[in-house]
Amino acid sequence: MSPQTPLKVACSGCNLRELCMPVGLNDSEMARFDEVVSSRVKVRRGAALFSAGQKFSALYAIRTGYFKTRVTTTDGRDQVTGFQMAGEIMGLDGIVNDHHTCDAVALEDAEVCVMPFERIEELSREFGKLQHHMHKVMSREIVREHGVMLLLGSMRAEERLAAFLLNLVQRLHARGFSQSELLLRMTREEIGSYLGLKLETISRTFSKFAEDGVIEVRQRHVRILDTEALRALVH
Amino acid sequence: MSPQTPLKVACSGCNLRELCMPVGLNDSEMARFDEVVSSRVKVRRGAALFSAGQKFSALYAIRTGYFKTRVTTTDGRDQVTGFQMAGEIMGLDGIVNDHHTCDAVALEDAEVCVMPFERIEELSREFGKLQHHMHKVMSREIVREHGVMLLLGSMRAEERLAAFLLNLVQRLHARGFSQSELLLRMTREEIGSYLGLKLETISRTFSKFAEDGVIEVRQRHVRILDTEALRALVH
DNA sequence: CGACACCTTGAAGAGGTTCAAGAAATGTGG
DNA sequence: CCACATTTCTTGAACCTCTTCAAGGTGTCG
Repeated sequence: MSPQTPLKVACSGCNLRELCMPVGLNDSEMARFDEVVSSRVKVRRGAALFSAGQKFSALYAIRTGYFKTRVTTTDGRDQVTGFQMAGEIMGLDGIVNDHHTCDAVALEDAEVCVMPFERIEELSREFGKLQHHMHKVMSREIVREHGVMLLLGSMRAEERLAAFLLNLVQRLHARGFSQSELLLRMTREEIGSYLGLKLETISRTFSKFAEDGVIEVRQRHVRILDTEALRALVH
Repeated sequence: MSPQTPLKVACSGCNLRELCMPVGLNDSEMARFDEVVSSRVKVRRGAALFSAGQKFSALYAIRTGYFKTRVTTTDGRDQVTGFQMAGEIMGLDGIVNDHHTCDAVALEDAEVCVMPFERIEELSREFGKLQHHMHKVMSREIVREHGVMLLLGSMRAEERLAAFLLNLVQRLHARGFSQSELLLRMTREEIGSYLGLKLETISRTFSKFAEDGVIEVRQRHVRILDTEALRALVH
C-alpha cells in the first residue's frame, strides 16, 4: 500500500456514482452518502491496497485502475478470487474476523475511495437506503462467487475463458467502453489462476479462439469478432 | 417448500444461539434479537426451502437438518455451492435482486427459523449489534466461498476430498459431535458436484483413503482414523 | 420381496498439465 | 537511443489425472 495525499472528494460529483451508490437519491440523501468516504488513496501498479492478515478498517471503492484479489495458502499456492474495476467495492472479506483474508493488488496505477467501515455502519443505521445498498453489495459478491464456483466446478477450459471474456466486456461496456474490444490488465498466469487453469492452457485457448475467428489477440489486446460464438461456447 | 404449522419460538431459549446470534448479549438485547424470527417452517427431505427465481423475502436459520444449496444453468448443468447445517444462515443470495438465484434443498427432514429480511433491516437500524452480526454473516460467506474457489481452482481430487472431510468434522465438532466420526447426508454425486469432481472419482478416492488406512468408509458412515494424514494431504 | 437409488470398480479415452525451448514485448542502465 | 536483462507469451511433445462408459454390487423403502 502506498498512501498518498488524502483528498476529500464528494461522491455526489463522481461520475461513477451510478456504480457505487444506490440510484434515485435526492440531493440531501446524496449529501449524507458523501460522508462515508473519508479520503482517497493512490496505489501503484503491483502494490497491495491491503493484504491478508492486516487489520480491517475500511471498504474501498475503486475510482480508477484495476485490481486483483487473491487468497494464498500456507504452502504458497494462491488463487485469484476476482478482478475488480472502477466502481467496484473491495474489502468485504475483512469484516468477519476484523482482519483481511485476501490481498488486493493493483494491476495498474489506481486510486480508491476509502470508506471507514465504522462510519458505514453508523450511517447505515440512520439511513435505510445506504443500509440496503450495503446489503446488496455483499449479496452481489456472494452471487458472483456462486458463478465462479459453477465455472470452476463444471466448465471446460474453452467455456471458462469464453465466460471470462464475456464477463469482462460486459462490465467494461457498463462503464462506457467497447463491447468488442478490450485491453487485458492481467497476465495469462493471473487469468489462469482465476479460471483454475495453467497459463499455457490460457495461451493455447486464446490461440484456438483466434484460429476459429472468434477473437483477435495481440498480446493483451483482444478484439471479440463473434460474440455469439463465445456465448454458444459457454453453454 | 412445504410450510407447516408456523410456530413462534424465542431465540433466547434456543440451544443454537451461540451459532446464530452475536455473543455477549444481555437479556434485553436478547429479547430484541428474538423479534427477527417470525416463525419456524419444516421442510421435508428432498424439498426446496426456496428455489432460484423465487421472490426473496427472508433469511433462514437452520434449526435441525441439513441442506444443500445449488445453482443451475439454463442448459441443465448444476453446481452445489454449499452444504449447510444447524445454526447456519441461508438466503443471502436473494438480497441483491430481490429474487433467489439458487435452490436450497433439504438433505433430510429439517426445520428452519424464518427471519423476514425487512424486519432484519429495521431492527438492524436500531440495534448495532444485530447490524454488525449480519455484516459478519455475509462476510463469512464471502470468505468461505474464497476457500471453495481455492479448492476448485488449485487442488487435486485427494486434496479436495480431504479438505471437505476436515471441514465437515470441524463444523460438526463445533456442534458437539465427534471429531472423527461422521454420517454423510449427501450422495457421492452431490459431494462431487460441490468439489468439481465426478461421483466415480469421489468413490475411488474414498476407497483409496480407506486402503491407506486414513479413513474407514461404510456407505455414508465415515470414520477418520488419521486426521494428520488428511491435513497433510491438503497441503 | 422386488424396484430403485446409490455405490464400487475396471478399462479406455480425453483434457489439461508439465517440461522445455524459443519468440516477443517490456523495462533498465549506460 | 540502443543493448541487455527480464518478464511474458507461444507452441510442441510426453505424461498424468480425472472422466466416460460399462457392469455389477449393495442398501433401502414401499
